Amino acid sequence: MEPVVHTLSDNTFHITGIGLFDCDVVFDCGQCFRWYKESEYWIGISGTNIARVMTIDDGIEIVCAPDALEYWMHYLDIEYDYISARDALRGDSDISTLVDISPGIRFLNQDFFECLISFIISANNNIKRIKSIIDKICKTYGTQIDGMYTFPSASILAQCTDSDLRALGAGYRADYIIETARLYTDGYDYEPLYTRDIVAARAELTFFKGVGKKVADCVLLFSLMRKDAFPVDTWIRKVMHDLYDDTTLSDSAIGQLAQERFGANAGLANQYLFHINRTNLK
DNA sequence: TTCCAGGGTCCTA
DNA sequence: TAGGACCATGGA
Repeated sequence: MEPVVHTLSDNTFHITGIGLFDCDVVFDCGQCFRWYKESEYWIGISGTNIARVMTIDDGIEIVCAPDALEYWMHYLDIEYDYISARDALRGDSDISTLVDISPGIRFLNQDFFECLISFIISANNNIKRIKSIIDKICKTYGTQIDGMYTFPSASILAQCTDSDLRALGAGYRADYIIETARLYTDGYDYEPLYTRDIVAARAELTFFKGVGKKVADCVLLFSLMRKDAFPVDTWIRKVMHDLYDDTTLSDSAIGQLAQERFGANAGLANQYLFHINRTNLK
């Protein structure tokens, strides 16, 4: 089934034929930190584009500038066949029930640099506080557009001092943000990461300061469409230890087991395990 | 007061 | 290569 775009007005579109897109889950499951809900719409900004998104039958309603629709189609990962991916996961006895509990989980293709910095901030942190720190950084160093703030450019963050970012709550991650921004502005090209072997892609990202295997996998999964990535955080570690009845499994071993078991759908399996357990929906 | 959070770095054995 | 101390901060 192919996505179908219905134009309702000059800035309102319905996209159908994509199965369930559960906005309440997609925008609040820990993959992004800057979307908020107002009435029935979720509102977000990426680059200089602003969109309002709402779940409808078999798809979404999106309100945005008409020339930004293609941008948002990519950002919202409309072209990916989640219906087939979910069907594949239903063949796994431990995941099948989770798919039915929350079938509308999907991924976003976020801006690479924003995603990279956001997950550096996520290290040993909680989602509420991550959102707070990113919000302060955007309000301090971003540009205001229609009441919202852009994510600051790498060149702006590269000029910050350690104390600048510590004052916004970044703590010891301030230096990681600055060093990563400086390296990025030197001319980093992330395009090869779309197709590179997952192990090599992960290793390359860990070259950035403050980026380990877990953060690298988050960036690959949440901004570069790498659905074979499997981030291992504290929640996933607990779930996998429980699943395999082995609390001695290392993070590397967990990642290896996930790759072998879920393959190209490892990321989606990861998100089901993370979301269902974190929100205690079992 | 202690533990914990979508962990990473650095040092040591 | 593996394990452990340390790192900021605020909510539970």
